[in-house]
Amino acid sequence: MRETTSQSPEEPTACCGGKSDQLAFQLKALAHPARLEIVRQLQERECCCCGDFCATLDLAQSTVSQHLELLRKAGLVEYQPEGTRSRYRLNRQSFLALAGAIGAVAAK
Amino acid sequence: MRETTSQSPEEPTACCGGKSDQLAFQLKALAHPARLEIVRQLQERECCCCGDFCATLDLAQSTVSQHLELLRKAGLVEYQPEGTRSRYRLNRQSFLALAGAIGAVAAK
DNA sequence: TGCTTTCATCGGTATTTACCGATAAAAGAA
DNA sequence: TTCTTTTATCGGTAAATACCGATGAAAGCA
Repeated sequence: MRETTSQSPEEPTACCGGKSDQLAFQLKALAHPARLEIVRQLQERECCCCGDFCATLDLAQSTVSQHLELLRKAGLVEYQPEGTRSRYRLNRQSFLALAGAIGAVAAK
Repeated sequence: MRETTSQSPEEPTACCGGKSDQLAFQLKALAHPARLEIVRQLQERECCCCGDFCATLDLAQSTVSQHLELLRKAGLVEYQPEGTRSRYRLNRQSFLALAGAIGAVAAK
């Protein structure tokens, strides 16, 4: 267990353009109230471990861990094992890029 | 059939904050390759009807119509029945707002 | 008045997702 | 070493989503 931080969907779903799928994957990773809450918490605390989210979220620890894994796979959070716990923090660049992609749609 | 354009999730899923759910709902609406493709097409063509997307997407007409309904419910596209067809166009403001919300996460 | 086009909605199936409890793995403390 | 803490992973179930074909409703045309 405990592999290092990965990015991108590991199985590209083979549908439309890979770029489109990557974007869809990131959006999907963000498109859940619990995961949004995790992100919000990371905005304020900079660095949290799984237990911190469990204290907040009213979900089983295994469920929280799975939400974190998704965010991690999407490249939206970074992950660093530290002793017996795992530290998570935002990948702000990913959020910037994502915001850029969405904002570009609005551009005339 | 053919009600007028609506916004927001009609059943708020009763989970976390309503604002969070609204955001999650919009993100989810966008988080699908076919719906991203629809949006992309609307970027270039300004105004398309259902059949235009069907020609592009290699999905059944009923499926495309359902994707459009989702985008509409999320407030990401606007909809205007016109004779026997339905005209869809981007709601650019929604995209701006969405980009803002995501970009705000990155803000230190 | 039919006939055609365009689209939305319905009913159903298959896949995916969300969630849980139980368990395993690693690290640290006693 | 054994016990505890912390987290990831597994196996399973329930709910949501994606998709299709068939059907229905409007509007326009012949």
